[in-house]
Amino acid sequence: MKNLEKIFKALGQATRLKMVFLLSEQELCVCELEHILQVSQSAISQHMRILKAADLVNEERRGQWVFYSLNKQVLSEQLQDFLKLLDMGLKAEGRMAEELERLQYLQENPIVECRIQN
Amino acid sequence: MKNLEKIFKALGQATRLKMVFLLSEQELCVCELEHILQVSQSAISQHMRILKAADLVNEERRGQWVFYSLNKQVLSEQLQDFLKLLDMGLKAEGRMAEELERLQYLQENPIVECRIQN
DNA sequence: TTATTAATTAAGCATATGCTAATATGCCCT
DNA sequence: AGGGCATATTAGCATATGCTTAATTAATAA
Repeated sequence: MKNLEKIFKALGQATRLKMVFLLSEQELCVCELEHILQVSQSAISQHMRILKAADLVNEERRGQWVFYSLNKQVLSEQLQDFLKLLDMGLKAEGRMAEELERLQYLQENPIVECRIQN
Repeated sequence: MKNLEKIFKALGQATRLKMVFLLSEQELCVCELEHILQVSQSAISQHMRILKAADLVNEERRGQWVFYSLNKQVLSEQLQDFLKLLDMGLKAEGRMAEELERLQYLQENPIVECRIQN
């Protein structure tokens, strides 16, 4: 889930989401993205670091230029898996053990009226 | 895309992502979420406002309690559509007209050496 | 080697975010 | 009406984020 969070966080920002759409068309180098998105080359680098950390893009240096391409495979798989996870029940999501426990406790011992009255 | 951004932003935060997983199991009221997630009731309310704004959850008042449920349909559709959009090319994403224009300009007038040399 | 260009990293700043405590609102029951 | 919960909203604060400019690092070419 830490992984999913990273992915969603990466996608949940206007500039980066645009980058993903742009890279879905074709690979682009930093200077091109800079020109298209109208932000500093430094900003591009920083966003790319985040997208890379989420494994959403690949980086390839070609001479002095660094070209980025979209990892469409990973993106697609992760989102599909997320949807599947949602259908499989909480036990499938290991990183929520604590919360699952508390949920189960509530199921057995309804904390308050909210469950009793209905 | 504004929409997608809102959705990804909503999902890209640990507490809210947990909420989504929890609600995928069953609907829950604020006081239950408070207990499960161990944050203040105010925090729950605020997060729910964001999830609601992204249309990811539905809210139903039952007496003094408000129950939230996951809008799995919407979530699933939006993510699928996003993946489809990525395959359809930029023209499909209307909100990127400006960037598309600049991309096309670059395609015709390679800005610098990066395209000429390779 | 030095100069030039591209990209990354660091520093700094303004704004956004996530949370809590305090207050207000809404719903139910006397 | 008035008291008692559950939830929402507000205010305030500490931290995170997105950006810029400045300083480094990397690669190429003279």
